[in-house]
Amino acid sequence: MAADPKWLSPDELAAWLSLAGLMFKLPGALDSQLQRDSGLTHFEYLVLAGLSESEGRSRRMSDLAGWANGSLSRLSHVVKRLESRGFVERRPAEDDGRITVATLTDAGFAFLETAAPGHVAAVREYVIDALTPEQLAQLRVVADQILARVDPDKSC
Amino acid sequence: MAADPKWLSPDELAAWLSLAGLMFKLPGALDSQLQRDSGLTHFEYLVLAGLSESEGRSRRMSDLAGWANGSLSRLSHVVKRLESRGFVERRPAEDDGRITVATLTDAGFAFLETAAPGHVAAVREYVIDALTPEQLAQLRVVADQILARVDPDKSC
DNA sequence: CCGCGTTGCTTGACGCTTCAAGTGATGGCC
DNA sequence: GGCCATCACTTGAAGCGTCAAGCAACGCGG
Repeated sequence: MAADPKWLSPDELAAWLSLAGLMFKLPGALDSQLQRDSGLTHFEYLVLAGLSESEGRSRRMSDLAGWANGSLSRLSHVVKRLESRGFVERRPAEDDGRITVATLTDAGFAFLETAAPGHVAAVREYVIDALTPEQLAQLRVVADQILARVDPDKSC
Repeated sequence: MAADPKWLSPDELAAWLSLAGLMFKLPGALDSQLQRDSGLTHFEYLVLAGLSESEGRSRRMSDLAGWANGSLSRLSHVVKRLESRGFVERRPAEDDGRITVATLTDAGFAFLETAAPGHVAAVREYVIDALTPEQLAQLRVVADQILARVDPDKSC
């Protein structure tokens, strides 16, 4: 499109800076809320939420890691912490000993139910309520297009 | 607007999940590129870039922290690292001893010039080229609106 | 069946960010 | 002029994420 691929036009730069600001601040804001109200990381929340929506409240590690947009290593650490808090259990799959299946415990589910409303309210306040439904739809399209570039495999 | 403030509609949820995925993956992708090609954090890059665009390649700490969307503490640590690498210098302001002014050295400027093309190319590839100019404009508006909610003070 | 490469996950070390406490410099108040 | 609250920044400790190895379990070729 535009001239020199080496630099950004003023419009491009401004848009990028806005997005960069968003990427810096929004995660922090959401993490703060979850941390203060529930002692959970955003990623930990996603893991619990992912399990709660799965069949048998269980899911294999790789699958869960992909769903939550995190590395397997990260998930392993996080699940270990959640396990020590009694929110999750791990055990090898019956048909393949290499696979580990994580399961949400009753305590974990109960805990998630106490954490969810506050988190949802924060998402609503920061994101949903800031935009018109039309903008929200635009945002989704835009985010998906960028995601497809960043992580081609995960385009589903 | 819609019904129960306690939960999200399917459309809202989908949009949110797309945005969440973006927030998780894009920073990591950009950090990776900068780290591998230049040994810089995205935040470190922003700090150097912010200084390079300032008058006299200098800026006071608080100002720089706000510009780069980071905490003062974070900036202090980062500037210390950059200083030990010889890219930045610090000294107290003449008229107010509390204020610290950071200055980009020639070495820092030269280093930034080697790092910039790769980073800009990554931003272009992941974000700019993924969108139409119209979408880019929408993204800017949307990001600014959300930012205004997350960080009311910073709305300039 | 027996290696041997592959898959799936775990672990440890290191680095960066955050949080809370600490250090000076400044300006207002008496 | 001296005291105290405040401002601007720095520091240290604790926690989380990433990277690079490591460790079993599986399954294919012979």
